[in-house]
Amino acid sequence: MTRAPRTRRPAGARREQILDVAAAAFAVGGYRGTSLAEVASRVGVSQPGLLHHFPTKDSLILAVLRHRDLDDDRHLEAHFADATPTTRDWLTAMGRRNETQPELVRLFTVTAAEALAPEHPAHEFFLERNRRVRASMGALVRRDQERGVLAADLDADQLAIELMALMNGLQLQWLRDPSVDMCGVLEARLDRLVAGER
Amino acid sequence: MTRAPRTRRPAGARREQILDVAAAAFAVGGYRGTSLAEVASRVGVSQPGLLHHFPTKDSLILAVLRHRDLDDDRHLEAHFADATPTTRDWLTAMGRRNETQPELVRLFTVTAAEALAPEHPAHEFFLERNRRVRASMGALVRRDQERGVLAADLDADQLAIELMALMNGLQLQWLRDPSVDMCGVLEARLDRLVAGER
DNA sequence: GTCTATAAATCGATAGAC
DNA sequence: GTCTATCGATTTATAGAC
Repeated sequence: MTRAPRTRRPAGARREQILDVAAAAFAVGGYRGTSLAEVASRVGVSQPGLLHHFPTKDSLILAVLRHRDLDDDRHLEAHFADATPTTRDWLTAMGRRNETQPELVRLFTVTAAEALAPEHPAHEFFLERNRRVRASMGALVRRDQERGVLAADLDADQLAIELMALMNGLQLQWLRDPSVDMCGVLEARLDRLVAGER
Repeated sequence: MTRAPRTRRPAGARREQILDVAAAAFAVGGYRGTSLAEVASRVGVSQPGLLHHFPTKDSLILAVLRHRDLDDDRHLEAHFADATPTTRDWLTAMGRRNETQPELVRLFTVTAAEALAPEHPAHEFFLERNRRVRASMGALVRRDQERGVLAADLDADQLAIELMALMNGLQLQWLRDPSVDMCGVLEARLDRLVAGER
């Protein structure tokens, strides 16, 4: 029962590989439209072989979502290091990064809509994620207001919801039609918002 | 071969009933998460009995989407009769109407994301619908600009994309959390847009 | 850690009687 | 127009050998 503090292994390359392959598959078919056999085949293992690393399909998609979410958070926070970016800079950076990885955007767009169903394995995940993103976006707006970057008479919570909606809606249109200038529309809105024009 | 011009029948109450029940089911589970057996059971008919009215599952969901889409178009156009509403009035009316029928909003939100997959039966439907809505929204904006309701220096096509994105994104958040004031956020944005404030 | 074999359930669709 | 019966394919998950 006594255990020496083991060095935490990188959980094995297999596990990482499965998460990558599964992310690509779920991004297209969502949870319901993706079979374990399909993921296993692309990984190069049998379907029970896949279930050795993730005991159920539910655990697999949750691991994929959490992994990608953490990865993205880390990237954006590293991008700004210790700086305190404005709402505009934060969202601009997020948009530019998203434009380079349509697969990630698609994973979250497809799965988030699917997960509106209460019995969906990622239903609670998206509820919690939504609350978290909304809160941090509201905090960004309020900080801008205190610094005089954004007008003080704006409702910070309403604006946070509006900007999240804009991001998500632009992503959907961009995924459907890649000729949509996602970043252009986003930045045009942000510029006018900061300028207090319209 | 000669046919007297037959009076177009209402296609039977059964058909309408099936479309209603199927819309409710697809709104929750999308195409992939809804079985014909489930729809048939709620209609009160056997699964082959259901397939008598719609020969395939694909034909059923397409019929549901087209039916609801036409219905909604007709309602909105009737609401404004022969008037030429502004972009703001049009979107406000759309938002208010949507707020009264979450099931319809959910049907299109869930199915649209699912249909990003090229092999989805409604993939082309949403491609075409997206083009159509974007074009008519752009036309609304341009008309407002000609009438001096909206600033002439705005890019009409960009603004059309932004407003569509805002609508879709707000719907997603509102479906996930009904406490989100979808119409409040939308109308706040529209008011400031028309006022040319920010 | 990975496999084969298989259980157990569900799915869309068809055949054919009434 | 609706049914029963059924086909054939697919799905998640388990048992158990190696």
